[in-house]
Amino acid sequence: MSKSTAAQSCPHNANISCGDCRLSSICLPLSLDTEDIGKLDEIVKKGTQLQRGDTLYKQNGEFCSVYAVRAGAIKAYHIDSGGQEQVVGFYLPGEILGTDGIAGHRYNNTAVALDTTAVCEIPFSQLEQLSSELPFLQRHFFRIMSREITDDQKMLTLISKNTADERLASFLISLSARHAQRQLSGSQFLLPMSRQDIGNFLGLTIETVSRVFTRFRKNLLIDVDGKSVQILNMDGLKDVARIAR
Amino acid sequence: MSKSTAAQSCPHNANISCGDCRLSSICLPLSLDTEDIGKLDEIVKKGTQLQRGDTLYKQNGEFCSVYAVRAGAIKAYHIDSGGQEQVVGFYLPGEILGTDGIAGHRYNNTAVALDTTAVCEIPFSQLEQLSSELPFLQRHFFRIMSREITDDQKMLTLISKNTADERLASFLISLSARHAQRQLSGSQFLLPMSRQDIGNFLGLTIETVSRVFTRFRKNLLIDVDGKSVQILNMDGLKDVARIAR
DNA sequence: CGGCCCTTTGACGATAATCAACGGGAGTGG
DNA sequence: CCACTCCCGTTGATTATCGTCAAAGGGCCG
Repeated sequence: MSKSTAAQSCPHNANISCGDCRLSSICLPLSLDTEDIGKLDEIVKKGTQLQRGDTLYKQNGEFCSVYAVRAGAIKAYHIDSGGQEQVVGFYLPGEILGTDGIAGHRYNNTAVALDTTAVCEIPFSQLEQLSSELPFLQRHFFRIMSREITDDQKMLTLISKNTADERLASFLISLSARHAQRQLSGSQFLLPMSRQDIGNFLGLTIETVSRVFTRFRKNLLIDVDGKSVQILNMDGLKDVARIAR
Repeated sequence: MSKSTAAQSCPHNANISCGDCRLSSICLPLSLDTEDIGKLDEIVKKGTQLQRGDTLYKQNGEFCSVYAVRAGAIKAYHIDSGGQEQVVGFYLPGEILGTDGIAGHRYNNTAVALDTTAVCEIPFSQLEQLSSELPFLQRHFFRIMSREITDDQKMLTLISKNTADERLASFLISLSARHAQRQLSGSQFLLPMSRQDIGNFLGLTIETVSRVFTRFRKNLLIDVDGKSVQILNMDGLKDVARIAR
């Protein structure tokens, strides 16, 4: 894990925009008391920059902080007692990871950077204390965790009830929506993860992922070239995913 | 949903033991300030009794409370936009459900009783407020939600990486462990849910569930007769589930 | 007693896994 | 600069697990 010099200017040296690193990093509503904002910013530690492959935290490592992704992408995976690896999530800018560690005081997953990635560390003990003082923050954190629960449950449905085509279409639509939410193109983006990671996440083999990509390309739903994806027919893709247009 | 007369005596009329309905219902450590216990008990509403098939809350219904199961069993399921139903959890005495509703102010799942079931309602707004005053409670609730997250992630692994045999074996072991935790027999218990529910939960068809049960019976791992299960060879079952003995 | 629902069992088929081979790009070393 | 290797991704052939379709048994309730 390597520290970046750029991160030095964030969040307390306000000479660069640091949107995702501060309040918006945990998706808070914008209309807040400036004093409260100040309190929250105080506990958000200086950002950290990770290189591709760097580990943010390790499964069974002591749980200290949750993290907000500012830039790049993080993969979280769990290795069970049988040695099986399961990718449990990809985290993009604006998203929070690490909450799995609260229950057992140890991280339940390992988090690695898929790209050059910037994160902000939020020490949990301080977050807890501040949550007691700021009701909106407590509520907000409850929501973040609740959201993670419902997301995981959606994944459960996706994997247990849907075909390979439906899973991959849903995955692409989810990535597209998350890009669009950040004011980026929802129709053209890069996949930060490997086919292996996608397959693992979706409960498919790498070969199946590859075949489905090819099938989508032939059907003019998307254009794929390596990590680059362009969605050519979003309605068609939603039909495949069986999601209302 | 029917109110029980027995529940009237709980939790504030102390003439019956009501362990699971009070603090232990959310698995709190026992060594607490009596005043704090009092505060918490005040917000836990009178218990409710449900008959088999009664709905505790409905997907998309307004989120008001989380619930602690005192007796019986609850099934939670989600119906997605495509009409697909996914059982996302079974809740036994001592377990908390409803946290999925926090994020969107609406329940994300529907919860129905599988048996005659007693629950305690915990209004969330009051829980939030009290959590701000009682740090241990806030921490505890964070943990409950974190636990739900890691449990869901385990299910993800189970469904996406394991065979039908492994899934069902893991399921039986989990039920056994949860019974044992409540000082009940871990080797002999009743399944409160149908084969259909088990199959849906584990991402299998009812026929596959039935066949696997039969296979386990033939291999003398368990004895099944309808809803009644007896585990004859726990080590063997753990081997099948690929869980360390 | 009859009907209904849940469960079991059997036969068959389809989806995705497995096994295998190959192509291309990146990095390394001669 | 080129040859080599390694990793990642693609494609093909075959297999296996589980789903689908079908039928029948057993328990419960009216």
